[in-house]
Amino acid sequence: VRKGERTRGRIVERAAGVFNCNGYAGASVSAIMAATGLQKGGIYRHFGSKEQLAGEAYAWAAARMRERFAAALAERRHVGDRLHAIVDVFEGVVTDPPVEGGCPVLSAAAESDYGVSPVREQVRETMRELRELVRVVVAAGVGRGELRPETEPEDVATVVVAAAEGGILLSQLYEDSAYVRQVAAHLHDYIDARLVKRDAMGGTDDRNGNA
Amino acid sequence: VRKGERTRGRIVERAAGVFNCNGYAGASVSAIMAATGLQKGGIYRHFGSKEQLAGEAYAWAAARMRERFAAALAERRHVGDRLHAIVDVFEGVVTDPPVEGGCPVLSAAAESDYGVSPVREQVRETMRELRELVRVVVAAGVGRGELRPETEPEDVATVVVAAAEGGILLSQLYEDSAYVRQVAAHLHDYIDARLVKRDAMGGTDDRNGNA
Amino acid sequence: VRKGERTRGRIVERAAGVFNCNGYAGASVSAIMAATGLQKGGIYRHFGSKEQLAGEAYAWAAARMRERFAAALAERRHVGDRLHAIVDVFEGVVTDPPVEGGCPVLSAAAESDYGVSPVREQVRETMRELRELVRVVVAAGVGRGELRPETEPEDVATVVVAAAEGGILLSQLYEDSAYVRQVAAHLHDYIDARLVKRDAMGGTDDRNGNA
Amino acid sequence: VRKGERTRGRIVERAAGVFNCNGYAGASVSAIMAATGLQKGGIYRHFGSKEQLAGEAYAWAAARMRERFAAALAERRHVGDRLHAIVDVFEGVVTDPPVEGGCPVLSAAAESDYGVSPVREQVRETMRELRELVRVVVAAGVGRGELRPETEPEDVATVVVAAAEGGILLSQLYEDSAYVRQVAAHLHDYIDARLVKRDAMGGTDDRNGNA
DNA sequence: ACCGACGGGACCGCCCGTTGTT
DNA sequence: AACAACGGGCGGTCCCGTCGGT
Repeated sequence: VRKGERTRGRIVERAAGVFNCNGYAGASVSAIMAATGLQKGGIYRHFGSKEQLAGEAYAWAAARMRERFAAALAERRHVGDRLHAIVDVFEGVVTDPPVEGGCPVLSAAAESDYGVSPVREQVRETMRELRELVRVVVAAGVGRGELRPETEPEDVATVVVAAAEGGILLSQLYEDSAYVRQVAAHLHDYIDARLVKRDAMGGTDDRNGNA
Repeated sequence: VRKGERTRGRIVERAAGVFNCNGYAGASVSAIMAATGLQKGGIYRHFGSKEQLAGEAYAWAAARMRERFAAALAERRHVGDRLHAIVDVFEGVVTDPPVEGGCPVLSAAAESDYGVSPVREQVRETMRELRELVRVVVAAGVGRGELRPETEPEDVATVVVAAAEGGILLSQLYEDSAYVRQVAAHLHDYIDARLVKRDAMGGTDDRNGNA
Repeated sequence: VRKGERTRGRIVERAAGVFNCNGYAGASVSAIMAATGLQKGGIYRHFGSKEQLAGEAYAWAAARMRERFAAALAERRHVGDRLHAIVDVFEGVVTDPPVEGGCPVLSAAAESDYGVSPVREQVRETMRELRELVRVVVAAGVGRGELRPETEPEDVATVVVAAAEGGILLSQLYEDSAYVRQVAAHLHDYIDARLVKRDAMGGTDDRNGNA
Repeated sequence: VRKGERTRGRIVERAAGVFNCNGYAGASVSAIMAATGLQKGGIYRHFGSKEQLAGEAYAWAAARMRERFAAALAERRHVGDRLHAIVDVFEGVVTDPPVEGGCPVLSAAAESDYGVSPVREQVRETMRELRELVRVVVAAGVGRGELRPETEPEDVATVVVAAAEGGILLSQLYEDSAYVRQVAAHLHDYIDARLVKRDAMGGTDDRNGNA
């Protein structure tokens, strides 16, 4: 069963873009047929319903987001670098979207706000992960003395995620990355203000660690 | 021409809630029929299409938002008070939504992100007004010396609106107002940090001006 | 009740054009509202149903046709002149329609062919009158010795009416009066061939009786 | 791809009757559902719209007409025989309709007269073919000396087609084939009058060529 | 005498999902 | 494993007709 698995993966991938671009209610199976080049039968062989496909498509999109954060944190050790890297990932979502249609978490979360959404629980979990990601980094930073002791990890997590998603929302609405960049600049300052300056003289601005 | 106008107004009002709760694509005319207690004929006599109704419903919801900001700014003179009041309005949207389903700007903006939305231009205009509201207040504050001269009105406007909407998004997603409160607290600090302290000793924390 | 009667007449008149241009099924009450400048209530005050209005509108149109034939026959005494005049009326329907949309008999008859039409019986009656008109003239002509004795009034009536309506059909289909003119020319010959030549030398081509 | 084609053909065939009997505006998709035994989904899978189906249905009906003329002309060589055969086909349309509801050209042409019809261009083309059929036969007859040299093919074509369709109109209106028969008789005479009598004595009345 | 509001229903088109057919 | 045919049903739109108001 190898060809089937590849087809299934392709469906999930393409459907993720369709759902992300049109919303669950606005995405028709016909549109997914067109995006995949398959017919109804070819899709419903792999998924029992539109709802199930939406769930897997969202999961795929969320995984793409996770990969970006994982890659960004992979070689960063200092808390400041790691936090700045996280903000950079959010900023990058606008100019180089992991899924067609922009940030899948934002799209799905907004549609989940009103009424019931088949992926609501998944979105909550993803958003929880996002906040947890920041919270853990901040908590570790406080523990290691890299961040000021009064810094509240929960607060920082909420502020970073909320502001970043808000910035993405503005940029996607106007198709102009300037907004998310303004927000990112603010968040970078916000982070720096909470860093414990170890060496006031030998400090570096190179947050990307490039020599 | 009185009864008709009242019915029409009721349709707009109820439809605003339905659209805000389900999105444009997810809101069926049947649902609006149920919400208004009217039949198809009674609705389509006043509106030529679902799209037109959606436009008027969004405009109504946006007006509710504008009213809140207008009321909040009505009796505030100091720039600091005014900015804090704006943040308070955003926070209040979660606990006491102006329209059923939460912040209409957020809902409509998110649905406008992906694909085309019949209210996209309207949402862009509303969001522009929101940013402009903050920007003008900040610019006036800088001009009157109440805010630090290096403060950039454009940046502040973007940060405040983005963070606030992001906080609302989180709170609506989890049905927990704690998130927007955390964000609001951050924004209050953010604002205070840019205020020029006139009287370091006689300062007061009472942002509402209540004695 | 004078103003009401005038309004009623105007509705009938305008509706006749709408029905004639769109057929009974294709003519909506909305279209008649637009054509008359009245609202639903203003129309249904005078007519109980669309069907009744259609009936009166067709009757009005048929009366316009009758008027044309009456006027054409008014001052013609010779059978030949009268028959040629009848053909001329048919020909004139194309270039100067008595009702907007062309010959009402043709339109209504064609729609009456298939299925049931609310004006079917009326159309049959009108068509009967048309044939009767020709038949009576021909019969009189035979009786007075102006037409050859072997001429069958029934046959002539059918041929004249059928050919004329067929010609109108072609002309209306192509929006080109040439077709009905070709048919009319044939019918003129057809008539002349049945005339008893009284005075082979003193004959005149002036079928219109103009000096 | 066999079952689908057969179903599609059945839809076209049945729909042709429904359209011919009720007109385009009067034929509902529900009626076609009933006539075919299919549901909406089964019909709209093969045709994108009612208009497209109407186009194909009319084309099918027009093809049935063409077949009749082709069959009638197949074994006729003499111009007189061919012209008489054409008239016979028109006459036969009434007693044995090629499509339920009578002559499809007449029905469609009449509905095309008023307003716009989705099949207007097709009807014009069919009517053009009908006239062309007669015109070509007549022109050949003149060329071969079987018809009088002064015979105008264009005029004959118009007269034959117009009179025939007019006769069919009358017969369909009254559900009485007598009218088209009277017209046909006239057309036979009309044709004979233009034939060049080769052998005044050995002439035959057998227009069907049957010995 | 006429307008305007509204009801209920039918329209066409498209939806999602299932089932036979390769 | 994928396609193509088809079933029901809901989508938005527009229909005709009634009735209260003025």
